[in-house]
Amino acid sequence: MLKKERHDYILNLINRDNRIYVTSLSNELGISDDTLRRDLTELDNKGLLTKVHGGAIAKSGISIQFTDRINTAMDKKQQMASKVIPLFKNGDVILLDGGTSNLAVIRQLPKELELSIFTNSFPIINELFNHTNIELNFLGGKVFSSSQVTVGVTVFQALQTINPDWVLVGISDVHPEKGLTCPDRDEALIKRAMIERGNKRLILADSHKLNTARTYQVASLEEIDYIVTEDNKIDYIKNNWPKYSYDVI
Amino acid sequence: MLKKERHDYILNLINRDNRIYVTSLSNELGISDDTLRRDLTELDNKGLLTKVHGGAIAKSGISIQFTDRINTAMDKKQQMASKVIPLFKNGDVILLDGGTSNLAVIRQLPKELELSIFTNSFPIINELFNHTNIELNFLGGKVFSSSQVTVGVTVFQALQTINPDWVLVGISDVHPEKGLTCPDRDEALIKRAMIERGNKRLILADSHKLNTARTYQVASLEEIDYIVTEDNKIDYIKNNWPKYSYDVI
DNA sequence: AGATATATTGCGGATATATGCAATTTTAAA
DNA sequence: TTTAAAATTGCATATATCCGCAATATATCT
Repeated sequence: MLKKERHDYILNLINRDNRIYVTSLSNELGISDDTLRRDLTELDNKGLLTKVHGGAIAKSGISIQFTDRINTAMDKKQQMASKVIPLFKNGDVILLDGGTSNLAVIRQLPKELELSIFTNSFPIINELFNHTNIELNFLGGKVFSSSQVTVGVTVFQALQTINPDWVLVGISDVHPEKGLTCPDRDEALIKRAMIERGNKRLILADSHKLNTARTYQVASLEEIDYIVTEDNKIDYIKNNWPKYSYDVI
Repeated sequence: MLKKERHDYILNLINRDNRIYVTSLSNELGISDDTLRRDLTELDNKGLLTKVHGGAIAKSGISIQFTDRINTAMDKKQQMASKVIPLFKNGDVILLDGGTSNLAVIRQLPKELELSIFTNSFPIINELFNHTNIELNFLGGKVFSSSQVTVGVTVFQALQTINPDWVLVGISDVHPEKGLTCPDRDEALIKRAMIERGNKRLILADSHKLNTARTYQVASLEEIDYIVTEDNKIDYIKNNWPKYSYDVI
């Protein structure tokens, strides 16, 4: 049985029963407890279940659609996210906006990492409620329901009071000349304000939209320190946009 | 049964009945009293319930995410909520704090009612994401994970800028002399600040805790315009606390 | 193909956690 | 104040987890 098959099997069980026990399941599958525990640790880190003493239980709140898990886009986002995690050290202050890429990063944060996180995204807060080592701060403002974030002047003002070590901004449209753009004005303004506050600025780029541009500019490429992409697109960026000083990781 | 499952089960019961008894529940679960007591101690330390002699009771201000079951306690909260709804008119600005009572009000808001809502409660925002006629504003600040609200100076500042027509505050402990009290200092300060901002002040009182008091005072009864209770307690309040100027509805 | 990295797995021992029992202390209600 | 129920404490035991290591399997490269 392949590891991947096992993972699917485990997730199916979790989906059906809301829990699994290490000892009984390892027997059923004919593998050692250790292997199963390692599986559970992995799936926990991906945010697909919650590992507890004796087994694992379904994650509270969100019911995971089986199809979403196989979703390769999310797998790629998780790859991206895993490149970012090692950058963070205990005590770092991190500012994040909304978007699934940032959510993927949050889901992979080790439980023991001590961070201070500022965000205007409700899903991100939701994901962090039971990380005890993280000090959470929410940037209040007008609620933009469709994106599940806050926007507007209040967020702007709140941003002026913080100086994060890291800013993570998810951007779908990246273009060599036009830089980072997005289709909504309010969103662009907030993203820009965030980037201006950060010590190190990190862009999570959906690679399938490299070389595209939208109406509102968030920032130029010069203002960015790191651009994170999926593996296969790194060379592409390096070869074609060699004139800027950012690192591609 | 996993420990975590037990904890979830306990929290569900607390959410439904507002109390549990050690002896009967340990029997029901087939575990020793000791184990259950240890569970309760843990959950108390996490701030999810209040351990008392003989069992545990629900903590004020907590909105627990186990919304799956309809139950008697919630039925009563819904009764309370339905008394509040008729007060609101199109265009009203409403300020709400966290807690299951307020959540019950929010759930009953007619979709066509046009309101502007300010809150520091994540569950309330979550409930309102797809009410198109409501303008939503979130009061940012330090996230208090166990209650799923924001607290602290930032919330305080944000409150200073608004003048709501209505303030709805959930309070579990109401006492004729000591007024409205709650067990957490930050929470008390925020509730107080909210009450000070409102034009009309409305208290949703969990009636089973009438005549009790906690450490931190939120407000005196004179400062309140309406107290909402469950049916059977109205007469009690009217007869026993006749010297104040609030309406009991 | 063959050689070399990388990943996965199971095992043993050290450590940590969960649980029930018994003895003692505390609590609250008559 | 008295008394029975409830809570706490220390302890023993069973179970679960973690860690390093070696064996095996799988992937990658020349």
